[in-house]
Amino acid sequence: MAHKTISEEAFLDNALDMLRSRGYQGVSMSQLSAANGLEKASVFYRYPGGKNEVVLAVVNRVGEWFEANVFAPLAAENTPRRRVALAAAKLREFYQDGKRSCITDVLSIDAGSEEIAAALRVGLEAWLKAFTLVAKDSGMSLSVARLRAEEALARIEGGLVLSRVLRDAGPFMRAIKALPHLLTDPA
Amino acid sequence: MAHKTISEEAFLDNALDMLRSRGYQGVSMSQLSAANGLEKASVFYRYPGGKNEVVLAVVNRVGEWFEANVFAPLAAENTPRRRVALAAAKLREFYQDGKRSCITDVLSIDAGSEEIAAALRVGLEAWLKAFTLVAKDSGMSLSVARLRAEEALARIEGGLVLSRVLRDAGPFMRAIKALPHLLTDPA
DNA sequence: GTCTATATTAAGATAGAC
DNA sequence: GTCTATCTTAATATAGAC
Repeated sequence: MAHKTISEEAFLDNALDMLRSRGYQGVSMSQLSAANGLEKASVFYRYPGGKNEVVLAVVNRVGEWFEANVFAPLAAENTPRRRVALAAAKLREFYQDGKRSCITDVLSIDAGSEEIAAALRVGLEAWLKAFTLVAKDSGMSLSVARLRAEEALARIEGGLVLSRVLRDAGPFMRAIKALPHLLTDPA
Repeated sequence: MAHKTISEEAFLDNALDMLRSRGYQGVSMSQLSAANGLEKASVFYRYPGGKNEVVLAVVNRVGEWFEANVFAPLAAENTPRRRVALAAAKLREFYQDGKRSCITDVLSIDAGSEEIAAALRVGLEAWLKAFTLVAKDSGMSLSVARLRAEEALARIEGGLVLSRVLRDAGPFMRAIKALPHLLTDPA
């Protein structure tokens, strides 16, 4: 066939893979088009705003995935322990046991635009809020729950950095294992 | 004056500032030369290997700074508490209370070369080793000390990510405050 | 909606004058 | 050791055919 096409979902999934491993400046419109079997002009037709618009679409898609797969289970009707276990399993899936980077970490370096930086901030705040909720439901005060949420999230983000640099899944996996204690054991 | 010059130290300090805020791909040889009052050709004369060589020099300089200012105090003749307090103060200085990113985090995204990735790995392992030593000297077993070192380092790295994205010094500062407990309180 | 073709700018990199 | 000048490649981006 002369004309190729690819679903928006598949395009954004491929873009996410490229962005989280090479960063905003490390991915070009040429690479995005080539990796998806399109010409550059076709990508500009889909995303007239260029790379900035592609990245925003990727960030929004990731945000929706987290909302459905991580934040929703954390807020669902269930015991705090089970809610955390479900979220932990999804986090392991998204980060492939520590082999993939956090898109928020990666894109917050030279974010490209203030709009992207704002979207990353909103997403991280939603994550903190979801962690805080389950910690509060485990019997902690709001202030303690918020600190535990921050600690848990920092360990995940830091664990991903360590796992990437050391090429060792250990740090990320131990951060995931620490989640039940951090988020459901009061004091 | 027609010919300008700048010390290698000042050049690398400026390069570090640029790299940690924009990443490897976000900094060009043109920008490096302009920011230091030189022409591109002069930078290529100093670093014939191009950007890869500049970045390696930056990483080595940072490694030496950490050796002298963070790892050495952690291994010095002193109480574990004081050793940690000294290192913590230097970390706050290097990361400007969370306002600056970790060069290891930033450069490990699309590192540029395997040589750079290896240098980052060696530096992070030295950091883990220094944290492990002081934890062991506080009465922990080697395995517990190593886990505490990893936890402390992950919280710092994660705290830097959170502080950068949220534009709030809090997460990094709380990671620093947690160091004495994590590294010197056995079990 | 995708294609070919092209314009423009900036990147990495080198030659040779001073 | 730094400069000016230049080369080559790749980036963002757009026009117009199909």
